[in-house]
Amino acid sequence: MTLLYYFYSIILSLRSMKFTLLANDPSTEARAATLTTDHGTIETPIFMPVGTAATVKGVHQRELKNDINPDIILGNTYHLYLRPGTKILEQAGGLHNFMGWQRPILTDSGGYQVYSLSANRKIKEEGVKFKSHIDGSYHVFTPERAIEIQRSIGADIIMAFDECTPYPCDYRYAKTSMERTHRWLTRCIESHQSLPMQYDFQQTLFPIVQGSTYSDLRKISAEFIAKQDLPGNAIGGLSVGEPAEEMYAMTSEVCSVLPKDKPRYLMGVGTPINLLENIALGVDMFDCVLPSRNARNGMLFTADGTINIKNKKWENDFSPIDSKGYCFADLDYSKAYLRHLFSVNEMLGKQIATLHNLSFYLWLVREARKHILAGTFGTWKTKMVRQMEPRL
RNA sequence: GGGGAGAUACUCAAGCGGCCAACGAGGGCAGACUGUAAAUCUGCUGACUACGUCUUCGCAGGUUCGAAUCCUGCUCUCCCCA
Repeated sequence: MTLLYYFYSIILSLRSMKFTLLANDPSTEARAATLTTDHGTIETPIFMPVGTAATVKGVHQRELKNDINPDIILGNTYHLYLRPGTKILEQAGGLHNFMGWQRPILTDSGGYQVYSLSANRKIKEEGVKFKSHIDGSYHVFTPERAIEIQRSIGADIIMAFDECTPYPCDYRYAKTSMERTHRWLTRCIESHQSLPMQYDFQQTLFPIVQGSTYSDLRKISAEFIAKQDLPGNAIGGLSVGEPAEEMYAMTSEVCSVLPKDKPRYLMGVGTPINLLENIALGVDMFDCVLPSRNARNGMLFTADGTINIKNKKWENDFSPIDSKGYCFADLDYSKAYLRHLFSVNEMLGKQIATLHNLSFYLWLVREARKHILAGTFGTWKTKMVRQMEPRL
C-alpha cells in the first residue's frame, strides 16, 4: 500500500502544469492561453480574486463559483499560517477542502508582508522575522519555511519567498534586495524539490522578478528568473505607489525577457485600466485587493469608470446598480438601495458591492480574452481605457 | 402640594469667569485605498461679503473690563416624598 502510494506520488510529481498558447493579438503583446492544473483549467488572461484568510471577504463560495466565476483565487501564506495554522489545514486535507473551493488556488508566500508589515519585521539573509499583529509573537519565515508552509496549505500554484521593495527605493537597496531575493529563490527551488507532496495533486512553484523601478535591474532579474526554467513566472514589487507609466515600463521590460511559452503573473495589480494595459504588454495573470477592499469602502468599478455609491447624488437614483448586469445583484438592486445599505452600515451592502466589483473584473478579463482570440484586442482596449478614465 | 436635579450646536455629551465658535462620540458631507494588520483610514461639519467679521450654550433681565460659566425671575423636563 505504502509502495503503491509511493509510485503514485512519483507519477503525480512527473506531471506538470500545462500552458497552451491559443492566440497572440496582432497589434499588442497580448496573449490568450490555457493553464491546466490538477484542480482545473485556467483561461488567461485571468484576474484572481484575493482570499487572504481562506475567504474572498463577503462572498459565499456559491456566489464566487456561479456568479463571479473565476478560474482561480488567492490565499495568503502568512495569514493562514497564523490562523488557522498548518495543523488545522492539514487535518482538513488542505485549503481546497477547508474552504470548500475545488478550483485552483494560488498562495502568496508572505513576501508582500515583508513590505506591508515593514514596521513589524526584520530582514536578514536567513529570512524574515515577523512580529504577529494578532498576539505580538515572533515568527521567522525563511525561503524553506515559506515553501514548507505552502506545502501544508496545498495551493496549486505557490510563490517563491521574496522581498517586495517599497517605492521609492534607492538603487543600492533595490539591487541588494533583488540579489537576496534571487538567493532565496535558489533555496525555495531546492526546498520545493526536496519536500514531499502532502496531497494528491501537483503544486507548481513560481519565481518572482524584482528590481524596483530600475530597468537594468529588472532585466537582470528577469534573466535570472527565466534561467530557472520553472513552469510560470511572476513580476513583483510593482503597484506600490509608483506612477502607472513606470509600472508599464517595467512590465514591458520584463515581458521582453521572460519566455513566451510560460504564464506571466503580475502581482498585486491593479485597476481595470492597469489590467488592460498590462495584458497588452503580455501579462496573463493578475490579482489585487482593489475590487474587494474598495467595494467594502463603497467604491464601484464600472465600464464607465468608478463611482462612490456612498455619495449623496445616488440617494434617489432608483436605476439598477449596473445596467450591464455583470451579476444578478447589478439588476436586482438599485443604486439608491445600495447607498442606503452603506448609510446604515448593513453588511449586505458590502457583499453586493464586492459581488459587483469582482464580477466586473472577471467580465473585463474574459472580454479581453475574447478580443485577443478574435484579433481585435488593441482597438477594444483603447476604447475601454478611454471610457474608464476618470473625467475631470 | 413639598423637596431635589437639569435645560449646551442635527443627536448624545464635556465645559462651571477670560486660553470658547465651544472637548469627545454619533450622525452628515467628501476623500483615500493596487501580491489585505483594512466592514479600514483621513479631512470638513454655526453663518458669512471666510487668514477676517457676525450670531450662538432654554427665555428675559442683571453683576463684571469680560459670562455657556455668577445672581434674579420666568418657561419646560426629569426624579423623590405626599
